[in-house]
Amino acid sequence: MIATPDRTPLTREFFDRPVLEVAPDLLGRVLVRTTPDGPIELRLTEVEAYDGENDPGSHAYRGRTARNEVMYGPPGHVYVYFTYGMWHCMNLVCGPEGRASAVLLRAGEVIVGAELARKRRVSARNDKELAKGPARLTMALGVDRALDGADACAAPDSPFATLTGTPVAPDQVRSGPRTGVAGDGGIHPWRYWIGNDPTVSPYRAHTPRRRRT
DNA sequence: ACACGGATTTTCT
DNA sequence: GAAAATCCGTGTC
Repeated sequence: MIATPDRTPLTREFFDRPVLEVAPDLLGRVLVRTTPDGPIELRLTEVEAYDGENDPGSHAYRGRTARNEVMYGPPGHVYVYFTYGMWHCMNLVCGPEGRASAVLLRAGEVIVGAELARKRRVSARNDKELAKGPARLTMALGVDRALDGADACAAPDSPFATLTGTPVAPDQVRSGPRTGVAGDGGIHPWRYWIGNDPTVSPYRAHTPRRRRT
């Protein structure tokens, strides 16, 4: 059973902390995506931290570019990028300011608006797969680059908001190497998920792809 | 349940 | 020109 989420939006101060502190604290929180057809709400079950210019896995590793601009901006905003020629992934920017750190939203449980999410996730075999993976998550929520830079500390009826929700108990938080990250080498255990949750995506190591002929 | 390869185009080197 | 914070269908165990 899902407890009724606390409807209070997360504050700028919540995100204005080191990303390794914010990331596990996001588990169990609720996202609200308001669309013309109605709201979709997602309870976060899996996230990953990316920590600025000193993190080889981060988009900010080689400094500021047009794409990662939002990562350098104020905390509490949404960073959306396009990848593999087909997919979008979304992050929440964290403090401290100028650090270019963010949390990738990897998976969650749809608790409101599953019928809307199913229309965008035709290949999902069941509702547990609606947002089981970072690109599936953005598909389920109808998020693309139009939301890049959007405020995540807004009211629940804005296009996108993060709600306080019910934070998961600390003893349910698991952590391990990030998924599919080149050069990470499994050194940073910066992937966080809720133990035994059926909506968490499977771990995959980074696999370099064969050169096109 | 798990492994493999193709898809597709933006972004940066 | 090469790689990319992935997904999906297909094949095997």
